[in-house]
Amino acid sequence: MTVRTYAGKLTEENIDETVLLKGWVNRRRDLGDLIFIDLRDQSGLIQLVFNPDFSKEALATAETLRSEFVIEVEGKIVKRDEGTINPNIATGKIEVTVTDLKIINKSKSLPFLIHEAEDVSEEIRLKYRYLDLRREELQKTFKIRHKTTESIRNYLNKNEFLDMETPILTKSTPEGARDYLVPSRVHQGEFYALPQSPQLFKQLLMMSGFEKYYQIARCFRDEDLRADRQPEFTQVDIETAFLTSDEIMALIEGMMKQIMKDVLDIDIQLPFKKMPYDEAMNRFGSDKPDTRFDLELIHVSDIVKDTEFKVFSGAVASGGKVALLNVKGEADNYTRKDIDGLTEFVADYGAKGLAWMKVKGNELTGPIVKFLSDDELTAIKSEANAEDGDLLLFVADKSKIVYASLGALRMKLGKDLDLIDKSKYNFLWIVDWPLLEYDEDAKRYTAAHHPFTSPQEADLDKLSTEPESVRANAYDIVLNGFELGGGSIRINNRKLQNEMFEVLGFTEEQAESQFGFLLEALEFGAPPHGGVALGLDRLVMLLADKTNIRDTILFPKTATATDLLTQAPSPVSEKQLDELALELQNEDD
RNA sequence: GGUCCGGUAGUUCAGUUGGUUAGAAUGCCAGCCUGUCACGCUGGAGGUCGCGGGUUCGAGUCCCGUCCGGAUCGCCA
Repeated sequence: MTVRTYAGKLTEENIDETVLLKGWVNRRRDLGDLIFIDLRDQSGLIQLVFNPDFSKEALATAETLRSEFVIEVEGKIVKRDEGTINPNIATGKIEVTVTDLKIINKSKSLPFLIHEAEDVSEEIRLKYRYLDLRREELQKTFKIRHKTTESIRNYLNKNEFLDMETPILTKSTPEGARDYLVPSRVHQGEFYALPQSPQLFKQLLMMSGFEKYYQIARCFRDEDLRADRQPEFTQVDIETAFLTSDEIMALIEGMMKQIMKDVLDIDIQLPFKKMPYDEAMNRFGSDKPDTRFDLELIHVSDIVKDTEFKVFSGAVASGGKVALLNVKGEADNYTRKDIDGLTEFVADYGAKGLAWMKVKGNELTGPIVKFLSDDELTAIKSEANAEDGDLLLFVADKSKIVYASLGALRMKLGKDLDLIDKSKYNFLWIVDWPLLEYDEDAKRYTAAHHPFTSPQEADLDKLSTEPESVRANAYDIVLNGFELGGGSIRINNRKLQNEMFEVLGFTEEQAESQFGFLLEALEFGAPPHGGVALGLDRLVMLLADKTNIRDTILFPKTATATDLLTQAPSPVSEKQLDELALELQNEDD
């Protein structure tokens, strides 16, 4: 009895061997009394040859084969004649002359062809995800995903981390993202929540004396989706006791270096650049800047704060700012209509307009030039380093809007003008984050990161007086404009944690009922601790060169959080609802 | 919750100003074919134009609503 071999592993060294292969019919080419089949298994493809000289029975059966039939063949590996070599497949120099063919299972006509699925709508592909996953491209992606987690586990295991599991049925907390809730049958009217992250549990593990924890953890957030956001996703969750933020960042850098080597065979340079949050916002208008290209923001608030042009001076006077992008050499390539398009684009980010100037020779031109003095124009030109042929695009608004709109416009122009060097992997730490931000709707401060993030020592005295200027011991890791993850040194004493809740507007009772278990744990010898969480799906997306997180998740959900394959979510029976003491509202309630 | 794009054979798409029987490619089915590798050739079947309503003599096409998919803003500690 011959043992099974794999298509993709066969080479010219196997010539004359008798082999047993199992797999799927990738394609059939029927020439009458000569049939070629490309057999596909997990390892790759190989061409099978059927003709009456090898076996009349096998040839007859081969005539009945169709796409995606599951077959088993026995035959001999032979060298292909010169001229019949197929350079497009790895095994193109050899083929299998089949003496025995068994059909293990048949297949109906497919909703789409596996090898043409790339062009098929995602809606159809997700409904038949198991067929889509047969594609080489997706097989490749999930092998990359495997290699990534393998590399991460190897690295962390080697560094004496323990792989630990935390609960999936947890306690709901109103801070942060919306929870997925799970009704309790035993405690009717009460709910578990699926974890948004294992945050509190990993902190408790530090208080349990496990100094190095990691978990490749599933997390759940009931928020609206995006191309890079799914309601359930996987994060590489890490927590350590006694390490400083610099030590944690160094640890993660080592891990990223290892991943890049193991998965892509790329050597990256350590350490990564560290950039303060304020610098990232001022230069790139983003807290996750893509530093593969320049086109940085240029600030002209000081120059125009007293100008006649009220759009500019007014923005500065009301606490906002004026900034611009100098789009080098593109003045003639952008018509009035093109700029109108860009204006519409920035409107999505709240910008009320997009002022522009073009440099013609030595002069600034455009409809707003007449409102600005010669000195102002000269100063702008010099500040922007504007030269003949440059296009200047201005936004004047509240700081938040200037950053958001110019940051987004920068990325759009970077893509449109092909400024991005795709071969680069620019890793970057964003540090010195604000601890808090003011929520206009809720009329209170909220944690910029999460409420367990520690303030920087130097800013501690400002926590109650100027909360907004307090910096956090937090760091985000950014790769090519994508936030891969972030972390912080946590608060490890109850007094400071209490203060934090106070600043966030929690009453003592609220803090106690929601986080009492943590506050108490902080009183029993909680070590200094901190960690990081990295988005695995997003990391794989970048490693596999995908633009969409769904491509890196086996069974992803649509933009409305449904699963087209299983049709989840779905209604449940009256009996199930009764057991949970739940009643559905009528639609008109 | 908002904005934008899309939905026509199994699939990918075309479909003129609203006008006869809605087309192409590919797939599928049948026949022929011994060196194909996107095999080729001949023939055939295949449509709730997402769904509902409206305008009209007449709607794939125009209008309203709705469902589904995608992008994005808000949201995502």
